[in-house]
Amino acid sequence: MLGTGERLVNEDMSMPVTLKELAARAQVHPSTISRVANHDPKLRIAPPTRQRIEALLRETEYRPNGVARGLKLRQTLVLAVVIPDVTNPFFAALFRGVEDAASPRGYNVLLCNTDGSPARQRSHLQSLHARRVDGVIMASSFLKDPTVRWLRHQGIPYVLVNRFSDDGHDPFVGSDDLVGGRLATEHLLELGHRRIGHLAGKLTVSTGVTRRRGYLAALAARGLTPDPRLVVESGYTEDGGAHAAERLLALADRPTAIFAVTDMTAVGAFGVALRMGLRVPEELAIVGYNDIPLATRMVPSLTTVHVPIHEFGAAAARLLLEQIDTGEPSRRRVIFNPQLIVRGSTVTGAGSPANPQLVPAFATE
Amino acid sequence: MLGTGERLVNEDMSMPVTLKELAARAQVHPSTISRVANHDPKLRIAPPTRQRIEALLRETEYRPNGVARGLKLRQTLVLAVVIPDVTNPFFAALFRGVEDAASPRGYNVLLCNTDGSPARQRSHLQSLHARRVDGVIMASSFLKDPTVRWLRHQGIPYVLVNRFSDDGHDPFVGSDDLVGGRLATEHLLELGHRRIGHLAGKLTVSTGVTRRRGYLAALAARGLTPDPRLVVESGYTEDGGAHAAERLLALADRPTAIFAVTDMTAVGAFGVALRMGLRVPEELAIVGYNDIPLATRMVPSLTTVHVPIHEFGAAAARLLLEQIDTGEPSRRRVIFNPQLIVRGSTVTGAGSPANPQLVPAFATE
DNA sequence: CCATTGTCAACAAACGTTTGCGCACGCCCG
DNA sequence: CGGGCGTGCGCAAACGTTTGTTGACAATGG
Repeated sequence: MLGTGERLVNEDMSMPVTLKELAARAQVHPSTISRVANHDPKLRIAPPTRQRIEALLRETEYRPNGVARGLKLRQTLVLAVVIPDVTNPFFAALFRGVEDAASPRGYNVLLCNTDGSPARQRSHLQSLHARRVDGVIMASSFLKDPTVRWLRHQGIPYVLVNRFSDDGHDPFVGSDDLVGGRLATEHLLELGHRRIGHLAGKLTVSTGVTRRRGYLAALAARGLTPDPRLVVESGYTEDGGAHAAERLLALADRPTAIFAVTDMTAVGAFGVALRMGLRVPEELAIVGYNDIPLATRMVPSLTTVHVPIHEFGAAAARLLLEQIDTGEPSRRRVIFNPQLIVRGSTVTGAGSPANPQLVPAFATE
Repeated sequence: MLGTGERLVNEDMSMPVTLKELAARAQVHPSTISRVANHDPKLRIAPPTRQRIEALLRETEYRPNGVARGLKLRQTLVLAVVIPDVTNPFFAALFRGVEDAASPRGYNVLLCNTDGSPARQRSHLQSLHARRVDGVIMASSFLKDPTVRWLRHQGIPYVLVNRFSDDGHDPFVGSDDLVGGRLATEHLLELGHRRIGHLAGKLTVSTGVTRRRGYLAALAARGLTPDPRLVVESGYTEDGGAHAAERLLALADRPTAIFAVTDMTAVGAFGVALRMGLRVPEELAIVGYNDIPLATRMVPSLTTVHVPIHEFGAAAARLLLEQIDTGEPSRRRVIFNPQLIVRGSTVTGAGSPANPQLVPAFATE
């Protein structure tokens, strides 16, 4: 036992080290400590006092109270990410992208799950605004979305990601869903499928309508007239996909292939095919969207439209920080080119190519 | 076009409605508005003034500035969840549990990913402390963890979840890993397996050592002496599980069964078995731990030890809020009884039973 | 030797709340 | 009619920072 009177890290258990306390101990005014701690460039100070203060700062491990700082400086160094459900691997990866980009800049990130409920979304945003978060990244917006307009009106910096809204003039990061939907459908057409079902997203959400348009466009390009019964709304959950797939497969002349608006809904369809004893891809081919990690683990693995999920989050964070830095709302849009990844759910014996590297296809303004 | 001079929501675009501004408009002192807004019980006020103020509050949709409020009241209504990686479905579900329990109480929740790095963990906690979060839920703690001791010393309310630390006297929510490890191993023993490999967690983490102890205890109970070469450390990632499984299966007399410390590592082993052409469960049986959603989607589905993940988060949040409310650090521990779920990765043709409902096995103090 | 300049650090206001205290006014009752 | 009491609300301090301005003192130059 070396030294019975071992010192604790902080001499006394008093936790909140404030400028005033330090000032008393250093025999200087609080403002002086503040300037030293903040490395105020236009501060001239006598070397001895500076060293005395710096020593004290190190000794006490002083960190300014972020709340007080936030009040004075009008910035909290907190961002918020609003998503339907972090339990969905797509949104989990998206969040990581945001944190990985924002954390090095000193930001912490709040996570808000809405479960797709406009009410929860609104209530979260109210709360975030009251907390004076520096910005919001929203991946749960609707095509017509009062809360987006509210954000705009309140002057809160924000970026929409994956789903756009209204006129699409908000700062946005996402993929070209029209192209993506077309790619997926064309792939099935080229494989010879003629009755292709679509597990469609909601008409209230941009991804839903745009991927559906891509699907229809691909059919039209082949001169095929779409069968309305082959398009059934599934939402974005596994269960939703399962129910919709059941309806599709109960049809008299059922589709030989399905394009699902999302990997998770595709997974739902997978389960149904399994339960019905339909072999994938021989009796039913399936294409998803997003290329979540789960896609490669299905057996057979899931053909899907790849988008750089992590990069969605990171790019959105960068766009947001840019707005915060400049103080100017942006209208920049970063659109990635989706890329078809052919796997076993459409083609027997298909391997997955090396992980594709995507770069922004184009960015306006 | 009805009414060209349509009013906007707020009469002018000035966003930050402050007490002072309202006070000027209502011809009263800011403090009076504050008391009305907060429904101060011991406030006596003339009905007319009250109504005037309440009308104004509604009209302007006044919400007190949370930062200023936090400074004065010394509570931010912000919690933080610290985890290795939200991309792991286990932690995503855990987070949902926390948010679902904390959100109704007016809290927002910060999410911090450490990737298992002590440095990142420490830096996150420093930041959280500077922000004066009201409490921390930590699911990334090590057996010997300076940051846990630091939390204790700083007097920051906290709860450990899934992994305990040190003496295990911190407020904690988790499962009985010793029992869980034993259940998994006994199941394999009962199936007749005698060479059972273990994809082990790290010795620096409580789940790692405890589940390993459970594994060894089950072997010992059968009078089997464990083969050291059958225990290989895998960490907690899919890749880690894959690498460890490769080593295990490269052994001269390789194991016929594997108990993996975690579902994700089990998934890694799954992949290896697939690549090696080993049939599961006939040539290799696999048991995981945690029962993440992915477990039911593997083919064959994964036998695993079920723990109520969402409830982990919710219980931890409740424990944390309790400490915050009382102002007293707690020593309560909530331990759930793990439950073996037999599926196709150990027994051919095994169905999954109805979702088990778990209640806390016991709670100390 | 006095005025000017320069160096160092203190002063004070402000950010937007909350809350204990006290003041003025009108009413009642003696 | 006057003292006391209750009602209704304002005053001001405090939470912990940041930052523009001012002031004291020493040094320097003419």
